[in-house]
Amino acid sequence: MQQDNLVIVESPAKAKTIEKFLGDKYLVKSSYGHIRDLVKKGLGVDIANRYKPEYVISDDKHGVVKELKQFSKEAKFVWLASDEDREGEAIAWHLQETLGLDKNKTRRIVFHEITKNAIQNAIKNPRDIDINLVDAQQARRVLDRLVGFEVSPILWKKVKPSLSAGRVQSVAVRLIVEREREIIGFNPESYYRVSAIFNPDSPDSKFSLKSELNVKFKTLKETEDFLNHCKSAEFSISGIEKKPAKKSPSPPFTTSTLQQEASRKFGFSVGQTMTIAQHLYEAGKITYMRTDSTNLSTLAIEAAKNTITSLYGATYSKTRQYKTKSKGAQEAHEAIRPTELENATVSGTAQEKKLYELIWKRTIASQMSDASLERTVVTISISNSNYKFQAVGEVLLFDGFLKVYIESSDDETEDDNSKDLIPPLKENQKLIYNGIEATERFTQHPARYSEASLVKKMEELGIGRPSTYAPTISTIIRRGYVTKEDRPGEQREYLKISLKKGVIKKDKKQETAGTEKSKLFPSDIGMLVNDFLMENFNNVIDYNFTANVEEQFDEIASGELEWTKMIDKFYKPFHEDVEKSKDISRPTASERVLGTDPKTGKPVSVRIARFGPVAQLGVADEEQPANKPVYASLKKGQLIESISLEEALKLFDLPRNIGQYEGEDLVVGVGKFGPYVRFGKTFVSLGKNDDPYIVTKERAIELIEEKRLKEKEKTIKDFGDIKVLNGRFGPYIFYKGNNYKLPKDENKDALTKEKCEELIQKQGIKPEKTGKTGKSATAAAKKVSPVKKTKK
DNA sequence: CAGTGAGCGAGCTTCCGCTTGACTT
Repeated sequence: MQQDNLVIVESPAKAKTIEKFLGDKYLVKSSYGHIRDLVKKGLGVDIANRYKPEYVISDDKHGVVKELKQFSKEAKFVWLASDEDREGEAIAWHLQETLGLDKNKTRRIVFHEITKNAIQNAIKNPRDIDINLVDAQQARRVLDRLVGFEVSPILWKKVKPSLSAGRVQSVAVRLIVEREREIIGFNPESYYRVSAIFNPDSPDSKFSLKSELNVKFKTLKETEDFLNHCKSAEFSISGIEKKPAKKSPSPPFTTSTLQQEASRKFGFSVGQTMTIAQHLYEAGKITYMRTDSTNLSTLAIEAAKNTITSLYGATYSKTRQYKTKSKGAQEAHEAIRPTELENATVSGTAQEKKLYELIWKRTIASQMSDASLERTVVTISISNSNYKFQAVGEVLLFDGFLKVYIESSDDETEDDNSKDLIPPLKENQKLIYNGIEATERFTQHPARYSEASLVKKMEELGIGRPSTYAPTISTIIRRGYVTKEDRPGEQREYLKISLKKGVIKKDKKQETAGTEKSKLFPSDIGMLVNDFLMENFNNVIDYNFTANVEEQFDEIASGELEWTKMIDKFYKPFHEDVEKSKDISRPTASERVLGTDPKTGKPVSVRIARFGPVAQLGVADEEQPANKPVYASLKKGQLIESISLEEALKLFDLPRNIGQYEGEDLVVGVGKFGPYVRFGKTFVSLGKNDDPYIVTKERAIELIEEKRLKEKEKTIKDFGDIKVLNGRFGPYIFYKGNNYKLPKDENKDALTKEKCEELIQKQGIKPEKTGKTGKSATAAAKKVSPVKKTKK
């Protein structure tokens, strides 16, 4: 190594940029995040020995550690330049310990922005490792391990193997469960909204004014009474109020707000957003994407100002610095912004372009002037009623930041469509109605969480970090606590009563309500585990738990509190809860008796059984073993807590034999992958619009023929054992349950059996699998040994 | 992958936060 100085940062992309700023006396390397952690197996914390953590080098970090050890030996100085937060300080400390760095040649430096100035300044102001801050991290780490590894095994025993609980994930599940219960308990109430269109009562002026009544009626009678009054009423303008208003831009993106906007505007999942952002970051196009800071570097603010001035003129520029307000923010980075603000677009995939442009707009807008508008409220009095109509208009006087960026909102209510231009009007002016219309509306249950709105809520509660929002959601889905789904809405009727030219008309209309797209739904297991944790680990699952321990971590960081004392105070009562919960009986999946089947008179109940949620018709009777109860699995989306007797009874109608085709029975059922028709040994999925309860024999045969045709098209060549198939990623060779690659330049139509065999040989023959494809074969293999449920 | 519905019972699972690739049928 020719360089005297080794600088270690956390990310390789960051290393690359910094190396440019520092010149050839510095070698900049990356640690790729934490290099050491608690042992993976077992608690890894010695309770009896003052909670001493047992650290080991992480599996995937041996190479990195080896390399860094070598370089640090050769260097005169080692600069530990990880982030300036709890985790960053711990990374620096673990590096020092693991690499065996000599304190005399080790320097700890920090910078908040990656600019030449900031880095050179940092080099001029080195310090020692702040052991208090490191201890705060150790406390955080140990606490999470104790919670996770002491509670999860209880769930394995009492509920189901491989489940998990933790300070963050369990609260995320709780949010979703509680929201679902609010929704189950919600009874929509109808009300009537009245809107009217007015015209001037004089032939020389022409306009129409849309307005809305200032009250909503609860009953149909009130509504009709009011419309009857309107028949003979006189309408006049009793007030015109003009008010200036302004709108300010939102701060630049943090991880959480980027995830929310990309979800609202493009429908990206939070994981997708992070992957795309990662690519942009690695290409040097944006700053770091895992951040909770809304801070912009002075350089960036200056660049924004220049860009805005040259694009839109100086009146559009307004320099702003934003305060980060989210709980527990650590502010180790800048906000997410383009590295070059003059680039409004970049090259890359369509998704990268979209996300980049969103980031550019948001950053630029955050440095632009307020928009100013004038809001006009016109009040229309009714001669024979105290109610009033109101028309609200908005005129944009100066667009400011709105020229570039308009933030989307989560609750797209249908109500705010009435912000049109207000025509010129005079006070006391008489109006005549063109039409008055009352529409029946319904109160809405609280919205289900989407991935992004869950992240927003978690951030508000200070739970999780920018680097964990997306992984946490994957975890609670993987555990089966939660599913992300679309759900179709239901048809509902509503009334429309209109008054036109003195005549009142009543219409019945239909609408679809409650359609959900990519929302998070709790499962029965999720609800059961949540209730168990609420009952036994109330402290840990409390919404304020994280905020409370964060306060104590801060005290540790400032040296006021010793970390082992803090952990001890938490652990003693917590561990008592753990011991106590072992004694209680396993939670009995809240069996619900729904009622009796009118056909057989037998009771119908639902509960969680060995293979999941199940409906049961009849009860086991030892005297009459022939009278066994009938079971049917609940459908996807049905919850034990909310399923109705009617819905449960329907489950017993399947599987249904609907006739014969080519000598084989046609049986319709609902399986793991939705409704299907079984024909001999083949299963064919029903279409989106096919109802398994009413699907006909003719339709089933049609589907079978369709599938046969598809199978035919899928096969390019068939050499018996060896097949050339068309897959998602292009053609490939299929042989004994395994897939083999086909070279890109290979002409698939000219392939011979011999050529295929040669290609398979070249790639090495894989062990034979019994399943259809590689993936399903492994899944099936895992299922072979069903795990026993231990009873306490 | 399209069923099952107790029991025998080894040895496994798990946390949160920092970071990136290798690979996909």
